[in-house]
Amino acid sequence: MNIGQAAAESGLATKTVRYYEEIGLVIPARYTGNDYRNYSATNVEHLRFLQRARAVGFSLDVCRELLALYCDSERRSAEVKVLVLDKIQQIETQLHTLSALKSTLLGMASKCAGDDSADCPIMETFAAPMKSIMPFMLVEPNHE
Amino acid sequence: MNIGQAAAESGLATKTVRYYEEIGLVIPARYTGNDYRNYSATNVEHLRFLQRARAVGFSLDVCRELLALYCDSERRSAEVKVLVLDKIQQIETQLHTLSALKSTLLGMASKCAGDDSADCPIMETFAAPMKSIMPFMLVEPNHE
DNA sequence: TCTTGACCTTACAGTTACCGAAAGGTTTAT
DNA sequence: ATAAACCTTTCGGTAACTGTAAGGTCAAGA
Repeated sequence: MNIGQAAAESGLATKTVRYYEEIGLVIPARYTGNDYRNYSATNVEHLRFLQRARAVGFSLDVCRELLALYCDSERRSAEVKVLVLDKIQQIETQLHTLSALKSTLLGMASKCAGDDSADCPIMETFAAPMKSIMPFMLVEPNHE
Repeated sequence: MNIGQAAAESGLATKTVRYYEEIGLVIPARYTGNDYRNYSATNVEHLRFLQRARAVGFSLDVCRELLALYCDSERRSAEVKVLVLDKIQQIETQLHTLSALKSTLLGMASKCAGDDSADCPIMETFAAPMKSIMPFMLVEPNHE
């Protein structure tokens, strides 16, 4: 099967499928005669697996682990579960961070008239001296 | 003022301050005699402004707009407020996405024994055929 | 047979917001 | 004089791709 169809069947972009080969996740055979990639049913199954795992937010590094577990008939389901529980933890952290940011921003917006005047409490907040401790200083920025 | 002190006073890393010059956000004078950057009080004020704006999650592109508004005595506070409200919108979208992912992952984890057996409903979920519509297919991945 | 269009190929640059390391110049203090 | 603590530029790396360029291949229709 050509890359285009493999991509379509797995729900990935063609470029993404090539990228996954480049980083050693799913490596297809090649047709003899031309340079085209030839994806087997198993290859496509693995691509689909990766699409699902990415869709729930796992990094490619973790996806690599998950795929290895998927292929390992000797796996312990405990190993899989740990990865999922870790991810849930991460998401909870992000949820807290984002909630805090949202509160901060809502507080700012509520104080700003939002009219034609230049007066703006939001700008003042951003310019305020260090010594006044502001809520958002206690929160990590959303490095994602 | 040298870059190190400017960084310390604004709460940014030295590398970050150089980067902000590179992308045209805060451009210091130079000392005559050596190549050292010479940050004015206004420069440092702008750096601090950027640190605050980044800390609440604005992208550098938006920070650039915010800084321009900050420097513009003719600004309308409405323009500032729009940027803040937009950001709140984005955060809400992210919160919804992450909540949905969390639910999905919790659902998976609850079905997995997490023991020494290879049986794992999580793996089955990732491998399932397209036709079975799964909740996480309706949710955008967390591209952040 | 020729050609057109839809495929496929590689390779390189760009994205975001920086950080780390290398290799070297300057200043300050001892 | 020399060592520590600054400063400089430049390059490469990060995550997970996307876009573009320049070109090879294949199937179908005129």
